[in-house]
Order: sequence, then C-alpha cells, then structure tokens
Amino acid sequence: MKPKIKDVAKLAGVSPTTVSRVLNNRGYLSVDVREKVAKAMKELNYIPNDLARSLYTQRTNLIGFIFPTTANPFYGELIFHMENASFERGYRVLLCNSSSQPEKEEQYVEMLLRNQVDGIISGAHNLGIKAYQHSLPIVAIDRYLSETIPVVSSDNYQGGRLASELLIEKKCKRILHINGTREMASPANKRRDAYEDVMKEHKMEALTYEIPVMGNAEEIISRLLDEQPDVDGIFASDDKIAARVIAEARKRGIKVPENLKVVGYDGTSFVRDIFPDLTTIQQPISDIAEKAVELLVEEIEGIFDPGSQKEFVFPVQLLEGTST
Amino acid sequence: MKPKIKDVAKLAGVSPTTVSRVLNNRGYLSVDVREKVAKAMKELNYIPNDLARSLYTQRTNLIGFIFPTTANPFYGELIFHMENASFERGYRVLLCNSSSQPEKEEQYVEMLLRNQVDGIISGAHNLGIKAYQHSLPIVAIDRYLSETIPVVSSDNYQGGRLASELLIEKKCKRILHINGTREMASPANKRRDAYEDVMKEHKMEALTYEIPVMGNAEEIISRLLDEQPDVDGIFASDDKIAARVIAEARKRGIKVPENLKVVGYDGTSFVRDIFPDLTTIQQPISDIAEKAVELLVEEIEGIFDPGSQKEFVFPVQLLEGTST
DNA sequence: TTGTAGGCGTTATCAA
DNA sequence: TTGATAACGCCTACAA
Repeated sequence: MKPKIKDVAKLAGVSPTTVSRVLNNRGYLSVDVREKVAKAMKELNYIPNDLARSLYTQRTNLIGFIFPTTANPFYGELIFHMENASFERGYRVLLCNSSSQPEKEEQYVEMLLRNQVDGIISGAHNLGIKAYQHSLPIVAIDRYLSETIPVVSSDNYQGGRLASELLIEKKCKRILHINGTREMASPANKRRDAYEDVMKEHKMEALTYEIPVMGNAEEIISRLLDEQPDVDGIFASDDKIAARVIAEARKRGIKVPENLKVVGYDGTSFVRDIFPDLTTIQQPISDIAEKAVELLVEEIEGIFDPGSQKEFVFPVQLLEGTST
Repeated sequence: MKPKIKDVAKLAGVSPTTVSRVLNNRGYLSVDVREKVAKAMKELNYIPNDLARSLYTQRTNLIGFIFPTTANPFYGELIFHMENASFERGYRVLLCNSSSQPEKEEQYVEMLLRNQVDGIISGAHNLGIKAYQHSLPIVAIDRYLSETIPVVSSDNYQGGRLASELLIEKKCKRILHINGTREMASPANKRRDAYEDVMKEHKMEALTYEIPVMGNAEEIISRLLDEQPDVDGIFASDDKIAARVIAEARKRGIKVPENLKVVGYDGTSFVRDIFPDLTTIQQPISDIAEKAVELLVEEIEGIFDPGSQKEFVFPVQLLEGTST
C-alpha cells in the first residue's frame, strides 16, 4: 500500500501531527525532527494525498476548463497558455471538451462541482445562469455568461474594423463577410458589427454569409462564390474559413490576391507557421490566457471582486500576408 | 454552505446511510424513501462530494494526460478524442502540457500521484522508469517508456514507406528527409528507418536533416534548400514542417509540385481543412485515442493485463494532395 | 428495510 | 517543541 503520514511518523519516531507540520512547514520544529521526518519520507517514497488534504482544507487547487475543443488550435493554444499559467500559480486543470456534446455542458459543470474545483474558466456556449447559481468563481473567455461573470476577450470590434478597412484600402469593391450565426451572446459578434459599420461608412452593401454551428463551411463558401461572382474581398471570421475560401478560390482559378483578397481572424501560431501568407487579425492569445487565469485565481483567493470590473479587452494586431 | 448528505437526510427524515444508499442505488430501499430522498436532494440542490467519496473508495476516476502541448493540433485532436472517450467511461481528465518545461515532467507525474489519479496516458518524452515505479496503470502513445508500459501508435514504418515510395513513383531523383533528432525512444524513428530502407532498396542516397527539439525549423529548411539545389522530393516528419518547406520553396520560386514534391505526416483534420493540397500520411488519431483510453481503463479496472501485449499499431493512410 | 459507528488520510485546535 | 483528538464528507460492515 501507499505510505501515509502515519507510516512516516512511525518510521521517524514522531507523531503524525509532527509529520504534517514538517510537510506544511508550520509551527515550531527542531532541526533534528525535521531531518528525521524528511529521511523517513524519502525512504518510504511518501507522496501526500491531496484528496484528504482538500477534504479538510476545502480547497482543491483544481480549475475546470470548459471549451469547445482542443482540436482547434485557437482553443488549443489558449488552453496551453492557461494551463501553464495555472500550474505556475499552483493550480491543476480539469479539462472538458464540450463541443462533441454541447447539450452536456451542464453535466460537465456538475461534474466539476462534484470534483470540488475551486473555479471554472469557460469559453463554451450554452453555459447559462445555472453555473453561476452555484456561486463558484467563474471567468469567461469571449462569452457573456451572466451579469456578474467577468469576460476576457480580444478587441473584436477593432479587429473587425481593421480587417474591413484593409480590404477597402486595397480597393476592394465588393466585400463580403463570413461568420457564425448570431445566436450566441458572444463578443465575436462585434467583428460582424464592425464590418457592417465600416461598410455603411463607405456606402457599401454589407452581406454576411452565416455558417451554423453544425453547418458545412465548404458548402457555404461554394455557394458564396457561386452567388457572388463580383466579390473581390472576403473577411472571414476565423483563419480556418479564410484558408478554405482561398483553397476553393484557387480551385476555381480565382487568383488570390489579384482577383480576390481574403482576411482571416485568430492568428494562432500554428496557422502562422503553416500558412504564413494568410493576412489575419491576430488575437493576443497568451495575454488573454494569462489574464483569465489571473482573474480566476484572484477571485478564488478573494483578491479580485468580480463585481468590480466586467470586461477585459486586449488589442489585436493586423498581420499582412500575401492574401490581400 | 454546500449541502451534504446529512442535510439531505435531515430534510428527508431519514439517516445519512439511507441517502447514501439511494445515491449509489445499493441495498434495499422502499419506493417511498427513494422519492423522499430524491425530493430533498433536488430541493437542496445537493451535489455529492467526490473527494470524500474517493477518499473512501480509493478510486478517483481521474486520468492524467501528459502531452507536449495542446497547441499542436496533432496532440489537440488526440486529447480531444481521448477526453471524450474517457468521459464516456466515467473518467475525468487532468491535463498536463509538458513542453514548456520538459524537465518538469517528473513534477507533473508527482502532482498527478498526489491527486490520486487512477492512471496516466503519456505522449511526452522524458517520462522514465520513475513513473512506473509507482505501479500506476500507464499507457503510452508513440513513446517507449518502459518494458511493461503498453504503447499505442500508428504504423510509423508503413507510413515512412508510403511517403518515400510515393516520391519515387513520382520520379523524384533526390529525396531528402526532415525529422527530429533520434534521441528519444520513439516509434516515430521508424518513419526515418523506413525512408532509409526505401532509399537503399532503390540505390539512392538517404539524407536526413534533423531538427532538434528546441531547434529552429525555418533555419534548417533554409539551409537544406541552400545546400541541396538538386533536391526534388522531401518527406517531412510532420505536416507543419512540410507546410513550411512549401512556403519557403514558393518564396524562392521553386514550383511545387513541378520542381519539388513534398509529403507531410499526421493528417490532422485541422490541417486537412486549412491545407487540403498537402500530400500527407494520415494517422488514425481517433482510433489511437480510443484504444489508449480503452487500454488504460481496462488496466485500471483489472481487465487488461499490461504484460499481455505491449504494442498496438494502427494502419496509416496516404492522402494525395497536389504537393506531389 | 433502515440506522449506528468507524474509517478513508489529512489538518488544526488545544493541551502538555 | 510536540502529541492526542476531532473534523472534513462519504461509504460500508454490522446491528436493529
């Protein structure tokens, strides 16, 4: 069996309390005892049981992440940075990929609560008021979850403007937008708002092709190119869609950027690596990740009051490739 | 405070034991009591504390994942599928991204042990015998960790052959390979072995450019193209490198595939989406994920004996794009 | 069919 | 400076 504090105590010839003290470096301890205990721990290869500890302390140092999917590098990178930031602060991460079963998001929340997580960071969609009711520290990324849940995001409106204005500068006459549906209360909708505002300012018609959550992007892109033969500029709401637009355009002999200019969104380092030609709006993923973890941990530790500030917005950056 | 079993019991007018029974559906229970308890739980919004339960049962239903980084879609997709498979089997996932601090991998293992995980799935590099010593169920993906730890992987040798032979079929005369260094005991080395075997069989010179773990791929690719003006075929050990080769070649005015043919490796769905033109060897990621979880869970539950079979290899598939 | 009591491994209070 | 004891929330013999 795994050694426990009692075993260490017996071997060191002290009481369990004393062992616990050296473990947590609390109270007065003679050097002698310290050494004896340390030796016994090493000898037994003792590893403390955090379950038992957490049961008593009422703190697990566990954070739950609820995100659509690590398979998408945007979330993958976000999660990578958040996990690092959490680890640095002494927190571990319980991972939930919600996208394969969006309706199970509530199950995930309950599971996290059963596991006594100290807080949750969510970038998923449907997480309603339910989770908040449990009065657990929560931070959202790019999603409005409720009145009192702070949201960390990039400056989506600014990003939408940058992308749209770039296409105008580049003399595009017919600029279209591709985005998800408006259903979810996401700050990402502001990308579309910005696009529409910019179009209006330039007296151009705004038209957005929507891709439903479970929709077939391929098909919608095809349809767009069929229906809009005079399109010469496309602002896609993420890099994956932008890349597909370019692939489909090439297939049809439409030259990018000569005949069609395309701007994406996200600018993950993976896509930058693999597709450096793509013009895109880069989100400061590591800043967002760092901030979200910082907020959550401060909320958990009672330093940050979630009522004090609701939104944390980070600037984006336009990265010009050769697709515009 | 959070309601506990005692509170539920009081409200339902029964003993805590009875509540525990309906919770676990154990022993004999009258319908009447069942309903009363259920009602009380709902009323109090009771959520069981898995910590306490685990402390007693000595099982957490927690699995630790140790992988380089979710930022790489190959791992991102693998982890996505593994998390789903785990969830379906009633297990939750503690996530560790080891790549930012490779030397901390042992810390991660210890952390997982403190958290009393039931098992570990690892695709990281340095995890030595140490972890095995703790006699915890472990499954490795694409890494040899120790004699008794089962390895799940795709058929790397076959993949290496497919890639190399394709380039030969396509009449390439000077075929190079790009891969990581040989240091780690990884089945991925077999991709290189296969390349070398195929070259030998065709009496061609084999030459591999190595990219160290922390190395600059960009630079090495540049050097390769500088030093090897007559190269007309490259087999890259992953899609990211393949894509970079293509980007660099284009920059130099080398036409792909006319003057240079490139084959990648991995074939993640993300890269397929964003770069469908790339010829690649696709790993059956979801099969690997599913198998790894299945093995681990069976080992945890005492069904699978890790001594019985050591390797689980899944076939790969050649996907031809226009880069060859 | 239901309740009592003790224990899972740790920590903190209090006394020595 | 150290040790006995109770408690964290739950589960299961055993008793009723």
